[in-house]
Amino acid sequence: MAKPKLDRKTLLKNSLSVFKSRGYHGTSVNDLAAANGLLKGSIYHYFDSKKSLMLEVLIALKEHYVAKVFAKSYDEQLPPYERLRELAVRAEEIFTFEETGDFFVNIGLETMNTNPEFLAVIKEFFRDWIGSLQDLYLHVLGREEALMQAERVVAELEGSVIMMKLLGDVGYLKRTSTRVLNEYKELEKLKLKP
Amino acid sequence: MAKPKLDRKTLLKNSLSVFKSRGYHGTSVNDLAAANGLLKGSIYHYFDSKKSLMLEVLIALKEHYVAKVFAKSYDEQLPPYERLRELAVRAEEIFTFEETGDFFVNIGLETMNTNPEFLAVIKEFFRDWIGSLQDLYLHVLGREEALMQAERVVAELEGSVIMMKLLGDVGYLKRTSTRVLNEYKELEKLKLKP
Amino acid sequence: MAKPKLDRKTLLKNSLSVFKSRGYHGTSVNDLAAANGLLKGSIYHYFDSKKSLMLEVLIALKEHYVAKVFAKSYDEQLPPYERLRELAVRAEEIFTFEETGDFFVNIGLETMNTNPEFLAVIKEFFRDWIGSLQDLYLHVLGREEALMQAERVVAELEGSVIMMKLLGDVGYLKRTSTRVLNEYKELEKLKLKP
Amino acid sequence: MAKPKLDRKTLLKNSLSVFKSRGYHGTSVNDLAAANGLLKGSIYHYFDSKKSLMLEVLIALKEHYVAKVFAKSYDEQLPPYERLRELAVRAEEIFTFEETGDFFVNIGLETMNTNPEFLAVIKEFFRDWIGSLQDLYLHVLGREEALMQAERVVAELEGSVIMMKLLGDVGYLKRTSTRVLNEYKELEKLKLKP
DNA sequence: AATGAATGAGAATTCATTCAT
DNA sequence: AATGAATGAATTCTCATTCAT
Repeated sequence: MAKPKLDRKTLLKNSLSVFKSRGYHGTSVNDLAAANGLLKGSIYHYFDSKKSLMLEVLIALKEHYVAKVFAKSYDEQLPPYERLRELAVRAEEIFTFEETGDFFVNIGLETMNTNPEFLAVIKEFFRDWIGSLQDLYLHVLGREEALMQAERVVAELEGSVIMMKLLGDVGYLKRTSTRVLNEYKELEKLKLKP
Repeated sequence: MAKPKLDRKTLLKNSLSVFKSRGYHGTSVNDLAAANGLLKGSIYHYFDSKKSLMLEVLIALKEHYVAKVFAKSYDEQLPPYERLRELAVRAEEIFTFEETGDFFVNIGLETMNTNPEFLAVIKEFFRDWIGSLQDLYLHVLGREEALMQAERVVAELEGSVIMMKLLGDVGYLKRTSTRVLNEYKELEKLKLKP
Repeated sequence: MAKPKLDRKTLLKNSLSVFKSRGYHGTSVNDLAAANGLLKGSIYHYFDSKKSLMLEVLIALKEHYVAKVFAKSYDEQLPPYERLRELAVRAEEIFTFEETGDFFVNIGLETMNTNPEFLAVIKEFFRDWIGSLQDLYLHVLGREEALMQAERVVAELEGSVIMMKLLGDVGYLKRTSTRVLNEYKELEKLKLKP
Repeated sequence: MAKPKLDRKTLLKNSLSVFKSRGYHGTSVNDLAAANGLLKGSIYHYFDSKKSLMLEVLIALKEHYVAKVFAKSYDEQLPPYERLRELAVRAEEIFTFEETGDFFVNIGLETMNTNPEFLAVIKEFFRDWIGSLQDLYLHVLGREEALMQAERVVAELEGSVIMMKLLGDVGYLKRTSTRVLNEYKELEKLKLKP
C-alpha cells in the first residue's frame, strides 16, 4: 500500500497550515500526518522529529519571504516609493489572506523558552525584513535613522497584525501600511527641499 | 511544613509567574502546584481545572491593570500629558521588568484556537487600555481620530515589546514610548495655535 | 481509585522477576506495571524511568547478596571450610531455585553496549563476590594466588550456571560446587603438612 | 552503486557482526540492511524475517566451528595434547579477537524465553564442542569422566570469557586455557605410570 | 533485485484529573 | 486542607513488515 509520492514542498505547506492554526505544542504528530494523508508513523519517513519538521517549515517560509517579498526592495526597475508600496501590498495580502505573517511571532513567542533552535531562524527573518526596509529608507534618511525607522515599521506592522488577530478588527493593518507609505512620501519631500 | 494559608491573591500571583515563563500548554499542573508549595493533587482544592485557573489569572491581571494603571488616564489631578507620561513609565516598567505586559498577547496567540474562552478577557484588557488612551487623546483630537491614535499606540507598544523579546534588543520600547510622548506634545501645540 | 499502597520492596521484587524472565529490552513498562497490579502510567509514580527502575533493582539485589550471602565469608563463628560450604549451598539454592544468580550476567551482557550505567553495579557485585571468596582462600593460599583462585571459582560457577540454563542440565552446578569444596579441603591438607 | 552480488556468505558475515555488537533485540532490520549496503526493504529479498536471518546466522556460525575448529580434535596427524593445544589457541583467538565465542551464550541468554527456536542451534553448538573435547579426554580418561571433564572445560572457558567481558580483565581466559592444558598433561602422565 | 513509501502495532513517557485517607 | 496513589488518554517515536514500481 504505497505510492502517492508526497513531495517535500507540499508536505511543508500542509504542515505549515496545521502549525499555523494550532501552534507548535498544540499540533500533534498525528495532526501533521493526517494533514498529509498519512498515518502517524509514516511522517517519520520524511522527518526525524516534530522539531526538525518545524525547523524546516520555518526555514522554507523564511526563504520564501526573502526571495519573493523582501527582494522587491532591491528592484532597481522601480523608484523606491513604488518598491515600498509593493512591499506593503504584499504584506497586507500575506497577513490578511495567507495568515502567515504573524507565524514567526506566534511560534517565536510560544517556543522561545522551550525550543531556542527555532529562534535563530525567526531572528533571521526579522533581520532580513528590517534590512530590506532599511535599504529603502537609505534613499531618504541617514544610515542610523534608516535602521531605526525600518525597525519601527516592522514593529508597528507586527503590532497591528497581532491586534487585528486578537481583536478581530481588520482595519489596523490597512491604516498602518497607509500611514507608513504617507510618511515615506513626506520624507522624500523633505529631502528634495531641505 | 508551614501552612501559610495560601490566600487567593498569592496563589494567582504565583501561578501567573509560572504561566508567564512557560506559556499555557507548557505549564503543567505540577508546576503550578509546586510554585505554590503544594503537591499536584492539592491544587484542585482551589480550582476546578487548569483552564479555570488560567481564566482567573487573566481576569485578576486585567483588573489589576484597570485599577492601577489605566486609572491614571482619568486622574484629574494631573494635566493630560503628565498622565500619559505616567502611563508610559508604568508600561515600560511592566514590560521590561515584570515581563507581564505581553502576557495577554502571548497567551492570546497561543490559545486563540484551542481555548477561545480566554480571548474574551484578553479583548477586554485591550479595549480598556485603548479606552483609557483614547480618553487622553480626546484632549487634543476628535473622537474618531483619538480612537485610531489610541489603537495605534497600543499596537506600536505591543509590536515593540515583541520585537524586543524576539530580537533581544531593549531599545525598541524606550524609543517607542519616547516617540509617543513627543507626538502628544506636538498635538497639544497644534491644538493651541491652529 | 487509589489505596493499595505498594511498598518499594515488593515493587522491586515483582519487577526483578519480570526482568529475569524477559530481559531488559524484552520487558515493557506495561509488563512491569502489570506485574505490580498497576496500569502503565502509574509506575511512573514510583520511578523516573524504566532505566532507573532497573538500576534500583540491580542495586537492591547486589546489596541483598552482600548482606545475606557474601557476609558468610567473614563469619568468625565458623571454620573457613564451613563458611565456603555455606556459601556454596546458598549459591546453589540461588542459582537453581531463585534463578537469580545469573541475572547479573544476563543483564550485563545484554545491556553492556546500550546501558553502561548498569555495568558499574554488576562489576561491584562480582568484585564483592570475588573479594569474599578471596578472603576464604587466604586461609590456605598466598594473597596473589587466593585472588586468582577466587576469580577462577566465580568464573567456573557462572560458566556452570550458564551451561545449566542453556543446556537444561541441572548437574553442572552441583558438580562444580562439589569440586570447589573438595579442592579447598586438599589445599587445607597441603597447608598443614607441607 | 557497485552491485557486489551480495553472496549469502558475506551477507551472513555482515549480519553476524551487527548482531554481535548490538544483540538480537538491539539490532534493527535497518541496521542489518545498512551493514549490507542495502536499504531496509531490500533485505527481505534475502530473508523472510529478522528471526529467520538470525537463525541462519547461528547455523552458519555453528557449522563453521564444527568444520574449522572442533575438527581439530579428530586430526589423527597430531598427538592428542597437540590437538587440544590447537583448540585452545584457536579458542583464545576467537574469544579475544573475533569476539565471537560468547555469541552463542549472549544470544542464548537474551532470547531463551522469547525465541526458543534459536536455542536448538545453540545447544547443538555446545554439544559438538563438548563432544570434540570428550574425544580428546578419552585418551586419558574413561567415558563418563571424559564427558564430565569436557563439560567442565567448556563451562570454565565460557565463564572466563564472560568475566573477561564484564570485568574488562583480559587475563581470565589465558589463565584458564593454560590450566586446562597443564591438567591434560598431568592426566597423560598419570595414565602412563599408574 | 532494489527501492522507498506506507503501515500499524507497540514502545516509553507525560499529564490533567479523581479520590480515599 | 493536603496528600499521594492511581488512572487513562494522549504524545512522540521505533520498528518489522509489505508491496507497487
